[in-house]
Amino acid sequence: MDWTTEAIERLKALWAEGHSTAEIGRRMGISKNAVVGKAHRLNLSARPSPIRRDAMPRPAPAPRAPRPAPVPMQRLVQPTAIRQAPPPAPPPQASAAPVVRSFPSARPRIGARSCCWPIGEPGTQGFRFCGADPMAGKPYCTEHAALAYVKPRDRREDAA
DNA sequence: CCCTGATTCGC
DNA sequence: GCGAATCAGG
Repeated sequence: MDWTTEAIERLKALWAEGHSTAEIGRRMGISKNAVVGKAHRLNLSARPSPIRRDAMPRPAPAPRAPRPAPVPMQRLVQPTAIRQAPPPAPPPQASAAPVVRSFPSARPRIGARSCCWPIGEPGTQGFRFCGADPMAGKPYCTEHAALAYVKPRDRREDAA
């Protein structure tokens, strides 16, 4: 691109009209990179940028905890809080029961509420829910409720 | 995936 | 100085 005075003036004009860099580039037959590059060099860049590179040096590294296995609600539920707060919502699959449907023989009264502790890998063959009689007012049977409701201090180390 | 503008860096 | 490549947010 030969940045003649006219070209620069046209760039400034289009820029002032509020066109996007890509649009200006289209009108002038150049790339938007050329436009934004030149605009930046001309110090006429002052348009609302979608991003900001300066602020927030390192906010959240987004801790990727690879945990494909089903880990049912075994946190944040304090023994004293269980009374007041409703039990953790069961996995939506429990009520929808598309998976369990393929196990008619192993289905113990889905509609009538049963232990929804996942058994196996969700989405894979053989996955099912426990299905045993749940504890009163809880989505899990006694066995799995013991696993689900863990005191916070018992699991403090895997918090971070 | 599309859009946006900003920055980098080899030329 | 230039702008493609790349980045980064919507």
